Order: sequence, then C-alpha cells, then structure tokens
Amino acid sequence: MNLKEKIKSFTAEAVEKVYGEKLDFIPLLYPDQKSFGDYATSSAMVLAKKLKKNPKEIAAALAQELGKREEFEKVEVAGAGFVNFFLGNEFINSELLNVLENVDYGKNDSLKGRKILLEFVSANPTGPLHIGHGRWAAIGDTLARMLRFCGADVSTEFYINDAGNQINLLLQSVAAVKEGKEVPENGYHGAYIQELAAKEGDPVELLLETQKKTLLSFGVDFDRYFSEKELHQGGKVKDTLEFLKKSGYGYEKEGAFWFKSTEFGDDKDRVLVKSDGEMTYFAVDIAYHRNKISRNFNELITVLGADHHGYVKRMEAAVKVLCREVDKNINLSMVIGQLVNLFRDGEPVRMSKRTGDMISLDEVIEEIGVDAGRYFLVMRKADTPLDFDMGLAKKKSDENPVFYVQYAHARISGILRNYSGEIKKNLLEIVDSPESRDLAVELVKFPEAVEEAAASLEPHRIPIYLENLANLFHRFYHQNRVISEDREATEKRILLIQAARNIIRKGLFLIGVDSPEKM
RNA sequence: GCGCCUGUAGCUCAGCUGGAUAGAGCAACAGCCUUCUAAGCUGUGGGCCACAGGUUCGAUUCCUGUCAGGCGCACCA
Repeated sequence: MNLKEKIKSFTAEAVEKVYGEKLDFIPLLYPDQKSFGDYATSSAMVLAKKLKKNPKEIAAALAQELGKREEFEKVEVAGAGFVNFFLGNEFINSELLNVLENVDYGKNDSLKGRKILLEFVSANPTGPLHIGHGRWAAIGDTLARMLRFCGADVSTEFYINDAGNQINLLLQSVAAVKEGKEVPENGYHGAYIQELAAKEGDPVELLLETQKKTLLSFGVDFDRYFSEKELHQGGKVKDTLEFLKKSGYGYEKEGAFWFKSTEFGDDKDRVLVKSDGEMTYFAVDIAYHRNKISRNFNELITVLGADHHGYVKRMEAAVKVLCREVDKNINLSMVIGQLVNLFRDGEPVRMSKRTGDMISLDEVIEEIGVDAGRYFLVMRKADTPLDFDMGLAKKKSDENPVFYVQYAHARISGILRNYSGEIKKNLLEIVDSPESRDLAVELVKFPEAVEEAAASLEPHRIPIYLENLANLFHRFYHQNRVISEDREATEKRILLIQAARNIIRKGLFLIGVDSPEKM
C-alpha cells in the first residue's frame, strides 16, 4: 500500500473508532501551502453533515486519534475543519532507506490480476508514420510500462490493416507508377510511392517493415503485430457475423447487414456487410475484438487518435455484445489522443495529406532525438491537442523540460563520481534541512504518483512529477553542498541524492527516456 | 444541425473522484559562478479559472445553457 492509501486507511480507522461511522470515500489532498503539512483530509467536513456536529470538533477528535500514529510528527486541525498531517523525519528517513535498498522502489501490485490487452498505433500500412502516430506510440508504450510497474499483465498489440480498400488503393498507386501511368485521383501520391515502385517486393510488407523500424528506433516494440488478413483467412469475420446474427443484434435491411449499435447509445446502426457484399472495416474490427476476448484478457485498452473518436460508441457497443458470448464482463477503455500540431520555431509545419508530403516521424526523431520526442509527446494530457515545436524540443536550454530533468540526473551522477567512501547508512538521519526534507518527501510520494497515473491511464503525470522532483533537487543542490569536510553531513547527502537518482531514473525509464550520466 | 474534446498568467500547460490565499515552466525585470555541471538557483511583477445560471457549508472541479476553437458525423478506413 502506498503512503497516500495508508493515510486514507488510518483516517478511515480513526473515523470508525471515534464515531462508529464508515465513509465510502476519504478525501486526501496535498495542501497548497507548506504550513498545512504534507497531506490533509477534509473528512471532518464531510462527517459534519452526517453527524450534525461542528466540523472543527470532529477534526479535533480525529487529529487526536491520528496523532498517535508513528508516521506523523504532528497532526493538526486548521481552517474550517481540515486535518493536516506532518510526516515525521524518522518515518521519512526509514522510507528513504527503502528507496536506496530497493532499485524497484514504487513497483507495486495494485493492478495485480489484471490481464490487459493494450492496442495502440495500429496505423494502416499505406505510408510512413507521422508525428500523430508518434504521440500514440509514446502514450501507449508509457502506459504499458506504467501498468506493468503496477503489477498488471500487459500485452501490447499493433493491429495491421493489411486488407481492404486502402490497401487496394495503395497497390494500384504503386502499380500505376511502375507502369508509368497517372496515379488514381483517390490513390496515394506521396514521394514514398515512387520509392516503393522502384523496389521489388510487396509494398505493404515494405511499408510495414519501415513502420516497425521507425517504432523500434523510437524505443517502442510490440508483443504482437496482429494481421487483419489472418482474420479473413481463418474465416473469423464470417464466424463473427454469424454470431451477431444469432445474438439478435444483427439484421438485414436494404440488402445490407447491420449492427444494432443504437441499443447501446450509438447515434445510428452501423453497416457490417454492404449491399455489394463487401465487409466494412467495422465488421472486421469486431472480429478482431472477438479474438481479443477469446484470448482471455479481462481488460481491453485502445489508444485512439481523435480523428477516429466517432468510432468509440459503436466499438463499446460491439464489445458489450461480444461479452455475452463468453458470459464475462470485459471493460474496454479508449484513450483518445488529440492531434499534434507541428511547429518549427513558432511557424506551423505544413502537412498536406493529399499530396502525401507529410513530415514523417522518422524525420522528427532524426531532427530532435528520441528523448526529447518521447518526452514532449507524453508530457501533455492525452485529451488536449499538442503543440509540438521542434525548434524548442531541440534547444538545449531551460525552455526545454526534458533537459531540466535529465540535467538533475547528470548532476547527481557527477557528484557521485567525485565521492568515494563507505557509508554507514543505518546510523544516519538523512533529512537535516528544509530542502532535504522537501526532496525526501517528494521521493516518498513516487509510488502513489505512479499508481495514480496508471489507474487513471494518464501517462502525462510522470513528466509532471519528474519536473517537480528535479526542481526540488536543484534547490537542494544550491542550498546544501554535498561533499564537504563534514563527514556525517556528506554521507547523509550522498544517500539522499542517490535516492533521488534512483527515482529519477525509474521515472524516466517509465516514459522511455534515457538517464544520462553526463551532459 | 448532432456527437466527442478543449477554453486557467503575455505564451505553453498542471490542478489529484468539490475544499484553505488557484500553481509551474517560459517570456519580462532584479540578483547569484575563486566552492560537487549556471542546461542551475533566488526574488519581483502578472489571473472575473471563456461567459451566465444552478446544486453545495464550500465550485477551476459537478449540472444546464451560451460563446469560441479542434476533431468527427458514409453501405470510407
């Protein structure tokens, strides 16, 4: 159990002990002022209504009870009825020793038993990946790392749309170039089509290999690349349509076969088989999800570009129907990633889909590097559009947050290189100044920061945590000389910055960014 | 017209299932390197949290409406 959860349960116990009441939710927050402690709860205000008592009185009684816990130096009542918790140095110190001894501090089993299929990117193999795919890749891969860190069993998957209309258009476009003819109006026109035409082999395979290579160079690999073609070949799509028919959620109308998604809140029913006998993409995707479910996952997560969000409702509907077949309740979560606007030093970078002259993810990685790329693409909440300035990402200055965090790591590494000596760690009280305390408390909050980020599927919280941590380290560094004549102080500070380095490394690892020893 | 997302400092954004005087970075201004990396630190200025109602002891947070922007609304993928 992480510290936050622990304090919540302490509070719940105190409430029960003093008032015999059970609260279904304990609000626990980080106060915005230092004088209000490290954590605070407003439970007394919630209880006040229920018990028809003065919130301050309740808070006082709770504080009295909670003050007995050895984790706290003091527990105070403040304001209209807040209970403020101040962590004790002894407790902080003992937690720091855990950080030092356990390289995987923060690793937990809060999501143990959850078998998750995480699908992301899933680009059509009809062209090179662009910056948007980069965002889904960075978000998806970070999610996978976070969820695993919290004990979930995660399989990552890239669904290859290697069948259907778009593929035909691609093949026609390449063939046209080969024969020296005009590319069809609705075909693909990018420069890469020319390159493909000059090469031997299946254009789809070639493009897929290029995409895989791009992703690998971005530090993103998948447990499985799932081919749409295989679904068709195995007759799985037809089976699925059969099932839908039997389930009562499929019906024939005007020569087409429809899915009754309106039963589940969709705007209209959706066509699965067109009147010309062709299956829609949606039909095939239902078959894919049926396959996912048959593989015994108990949770499905899909990272989806905002340009496909119209698709959410119908897929949720489909999964509900599919669940009935196996008599299980499988949750489908969609993480919608808003689009990326690319800039170069404030000027928008033109992206023309029609001519295919889009700047590719490869070019972006080449220009700004993997670290800055991944960092920038996960640092914003997925549901806000991202303004990505390549000029800024390249800058090695304080405008650039990724360097700020990495620099903290490099600085610590530099100090540690300068120090050689034994440390008797169990004898020491590490926290010995306001700055060291602030830094230490932040380190101890790492587990709950990761757990909350994972539980809410919000990878952007990791960079935010790291920037805050790096800031606290830099402040500590300026106020407290680490290596000095004072041997005891030196040892304490070495331990503290070692702990900080462990956490920064782990945090950067979770977003797939390197931790340089030197910069 | 309908649906989803967004609207917080000059700019880019945080704000944890409703809580205390709304935060950070950048930009601006003023300081700090004979000391472990100045890619850093300290300080100052800067806000009707888009707007209007509602629920509540308490709303940036929840509900309704309005306005603005993004993205979707096919027997395309």
